Amino acid sequence: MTTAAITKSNSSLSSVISKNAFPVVSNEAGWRCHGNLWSNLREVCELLRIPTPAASADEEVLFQHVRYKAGQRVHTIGQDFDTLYIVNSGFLKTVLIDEYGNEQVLSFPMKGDLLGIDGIHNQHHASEAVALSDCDIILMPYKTFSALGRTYAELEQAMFSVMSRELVREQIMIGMLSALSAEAKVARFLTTLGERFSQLGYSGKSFNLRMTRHEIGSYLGLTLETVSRTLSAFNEMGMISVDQRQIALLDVPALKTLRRLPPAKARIKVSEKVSALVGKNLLPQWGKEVAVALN
Amino acid sequence: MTTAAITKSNSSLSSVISKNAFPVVSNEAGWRCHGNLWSNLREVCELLRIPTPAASADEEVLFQHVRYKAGQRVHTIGQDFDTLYIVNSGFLKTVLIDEYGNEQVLSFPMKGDLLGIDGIHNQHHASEAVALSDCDIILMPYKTFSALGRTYAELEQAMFSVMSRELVREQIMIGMLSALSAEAKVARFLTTLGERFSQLGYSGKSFNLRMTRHEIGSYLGLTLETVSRTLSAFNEMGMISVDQRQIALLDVPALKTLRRLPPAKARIKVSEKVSALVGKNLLPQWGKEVAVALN
DNA sequence: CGTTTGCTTGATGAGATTCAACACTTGTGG
DNA sequence: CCACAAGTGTTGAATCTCATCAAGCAAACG
Repeated sequence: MTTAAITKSNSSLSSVISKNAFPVVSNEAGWRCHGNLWSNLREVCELLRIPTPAASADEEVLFQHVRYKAGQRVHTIGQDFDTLYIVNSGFLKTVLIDEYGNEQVLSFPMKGDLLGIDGIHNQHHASEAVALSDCDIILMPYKTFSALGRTYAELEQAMFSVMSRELVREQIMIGMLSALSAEAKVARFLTTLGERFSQLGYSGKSFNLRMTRHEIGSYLGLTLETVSRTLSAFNEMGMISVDQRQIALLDVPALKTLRRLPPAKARIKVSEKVSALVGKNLLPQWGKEVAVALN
Repeated sequence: MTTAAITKSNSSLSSVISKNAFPVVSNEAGWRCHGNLWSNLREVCELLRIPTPAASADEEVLFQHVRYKAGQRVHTIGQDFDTLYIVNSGFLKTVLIDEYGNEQVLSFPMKGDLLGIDGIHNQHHASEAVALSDCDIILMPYKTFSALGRTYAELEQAMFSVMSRELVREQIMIGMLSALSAEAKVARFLTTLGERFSQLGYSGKSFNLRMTRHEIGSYLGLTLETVSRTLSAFNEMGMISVDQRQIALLDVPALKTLRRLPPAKARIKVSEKVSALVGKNLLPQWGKEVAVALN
């Protein structure tokens, strides 16, 4: 693996260089080389939250970073597949386009997520990845990926694990789409987004949505109006606070257990709730601490 | 790989034997040995529709078949993961169980499909696989799977491809769940089921549903009543014929392009339609050949 | 032969979409 | 600099789709 292909830095689909081939400068985030940032295998593994192969300390393979501006596409539907992408920073969406040109949002990848897996099958991308903010993305040529997997058994195992993780995520998504009410979908969306942010070291309670109401609606199988209305309702009930795209989660347990919103006339603010009244022995029809009926 | 583990045939989670270790009898479907059926790598690859590694002609690894009766579980949620399953014959469902014990159907695997991938991540199954008919299933211990992938590069590549295929399938499922009407969901369900049957050499126009209306509804995010009503409506319009679980697809193009059913009073039978009246230059609001307004 | 399970069909209503109007922000070009 | 357009978000009213509740029937089963 020390004789990997050498690519000029101005090539958009570059791949791998030997660390010895160019003068490189180490820093915390990777190596800067000819104006581009590069990462080694250890950094990539940490990003993907998989164990670093023990024997790879002397690995000389480097992976190029590429920057995308908001709105740019990382890959498009039908494009030939030859590289995987790992998000180093920024926020994206992946979409499917149906026969009428409508976008269907599939996921909102962020730091540490792997993009492009859908292209492995039949060598063409089935979906499109669009940057929602400026992004820094690491290129992992599929050939290099395969070669590394062959060299390091643990790495290959980890890649299967990452794909399996993604599959499970989509299964849960399917379950959520077909079983939950609109309110429950929005509530889950907010809490899982918060969890993802806090896993990355950011605040899980207060964050900025990087996507439009329309994109959220597409992701959840709702219209943008329903999303907007639901956020307003949560806000009015004191479960969250909304100001444009700035969100604060004020009652995460309520959001997590919410299944269905009570009729509007029965709603009261969370601040007025009497926790002692909330039974814990039965399956509540509504979220345990969402609301208390007026009686 | 010629010194694989030897397991007695009465072990339920058996794995791999050397062909030389036992007297085996070859036949068209595999090798019969001590009352059990075994398959070699070539047969497994053909079943999965992936290329057989060229160098594997002399491969001695055999994979045990296990039979499941209708209703039996191949694996359950939370169960330790150590083997993958390949459907050789029969019909199954995979389900998720939510926090209230409700089943959420995720897929209906049949011949040639791979089960258990969801367990690779964190070594526990996230879903449950239940036989809907008597099934014959090939066991592929994950350790053997990994070892084979290490030995045959093409095989490893093919396994990534199979997982990618599964991922794309789920993505399309997500798009369908969140974007289509109830009628369109049922129509798609029928046509894709027909396509799968015809790929297996059976009739794609006339087949038996192996699952209940309830299971179809769970899979599509609908209630069983809606599924029943929709099938009845399709039947009345002449697009399909339904007799209990026996289905015949009479107008596949109509089913494929259907987006939304016209109001009941405007429906006419397909047999009465005047094809010449159907414009082809605009996106039709309803399926191109579903119905013609009365005017 | 009663019981269970699956399927169909009708009546009704809740929940989500659709259509529409308006406010707010952002970017553009004169 | 402002006018204007385009994109985004909120909210209301009307509509419609689909779920729910309920009843009845057929097939399967012990």
